Amino acid sequence: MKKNRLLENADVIIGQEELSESLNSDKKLKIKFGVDPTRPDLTFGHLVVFNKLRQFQEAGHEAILLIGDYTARIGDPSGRSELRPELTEAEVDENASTYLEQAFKVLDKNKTIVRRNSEWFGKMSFADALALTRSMTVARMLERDDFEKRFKCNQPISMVEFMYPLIQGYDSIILQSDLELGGSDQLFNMLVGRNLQKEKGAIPQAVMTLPLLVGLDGSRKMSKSYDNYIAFNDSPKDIFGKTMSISDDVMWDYYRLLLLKDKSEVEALKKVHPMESKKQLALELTALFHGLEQGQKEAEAFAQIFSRGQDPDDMPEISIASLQMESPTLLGVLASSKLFESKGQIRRLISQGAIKIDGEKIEDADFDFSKTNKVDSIIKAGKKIFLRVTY
RNA sequence: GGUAGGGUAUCCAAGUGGCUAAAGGAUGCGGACUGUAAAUCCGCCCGCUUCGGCGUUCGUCGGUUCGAAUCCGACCCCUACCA
Repeated sequence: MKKNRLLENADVIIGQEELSESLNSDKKLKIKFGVDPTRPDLTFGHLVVFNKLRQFQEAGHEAILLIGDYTARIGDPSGRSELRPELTEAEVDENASTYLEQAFKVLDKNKTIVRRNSEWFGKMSFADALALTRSMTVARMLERDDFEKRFKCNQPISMVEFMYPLIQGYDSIILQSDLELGGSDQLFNMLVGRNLQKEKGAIPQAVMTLPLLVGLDGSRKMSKSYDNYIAFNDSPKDIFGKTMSISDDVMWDYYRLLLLKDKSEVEALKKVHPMESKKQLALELTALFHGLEQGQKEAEAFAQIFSRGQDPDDMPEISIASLQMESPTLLGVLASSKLFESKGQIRRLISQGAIKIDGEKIEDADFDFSKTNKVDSIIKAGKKIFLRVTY
């Protein structure tokens, strides 16, 4: 990995001069990236930072993946003031282990140092915690964008949220990190770490923020709470399909941040028909997690279903005989398939002309399968849902 | 502790006795147009239904009433401001 690419894609770099110097020396740097195992999935939003961590790793630096198992139960205040469900220790552990499994799809497992902040916070005394709070003032805390905004708007800010940056900063002290990576919304927290280190007489870490990836809706940041994300654990089909549904405008960010394409590569892609570029993107992203072969398979399946309007090779199947219904109606059969939320939803789809049986639009919920003389049929609901029916 | 405001569907938010399964946004879903893009237009968006209805919802419990998200009481929770 070339050194100049290590700083690529960064949003903000604090302490850049020292960082550049260190990078030019042969010094092995400790690069910290922390994630809170609050939910079971890592998203492509995380991938942006994981990629950066991997780049450093490949350049011979020491990647430290910090699992915020202790902090996960506090909840990062970044963003809105939403109540987070309190997680039990078991849930956090569970999430932590799936996180690692997912993270190693990107990072080199053998070269990654994994730490958990319960290691030190689990045995920290209250007095020590209080001592930590001494290093911070309310005024400085209120400099943080989202705190300031909430304060001005009379929105609640809880004390525990004030603790969060300190906790994260303390992690940096323990880990003796030289550089901390994070999303743009983490800038403040990471700067606190820098300050705490200074105060303790340690060399302050450099801070690098990476842009927040725009989600599938094309406007808000990719986040689990907006349900606009692609997850590390998504099926090849989902990674491909979700990627194809993003808007053209954000595609280049995906290329740059997720696939680490450089400017000239992106420029070249912009000259191609956007749909072709997007297919390429979807293919590469799918391949990243599931291998090239699987990616090509999805590309082909996609072309088959959406470009040529044909039926997919694989789809769920339901046998009418096994349902043992007196009169197997369209509604009844679809309801039995478990592919829909409720019968109401199915009725809606039917009345809105979204259901086709063997290519023929059916708008009668009572359509009776026993009155046809076919051996099997394919039901298509909307654009994406297919169901093979055997009699 | 005092004062004021508040808790409505996935989210934001109107509604202050019947016409309210509850305005309006947003998200989402379906259809048209396309490139499963964006933009735009149209429709849907608590559950069940023999499509006549039925059942459950407006912080919780109880009450008033023919009838309550709307009134009363108690309780729980949230927020700000002043101590």
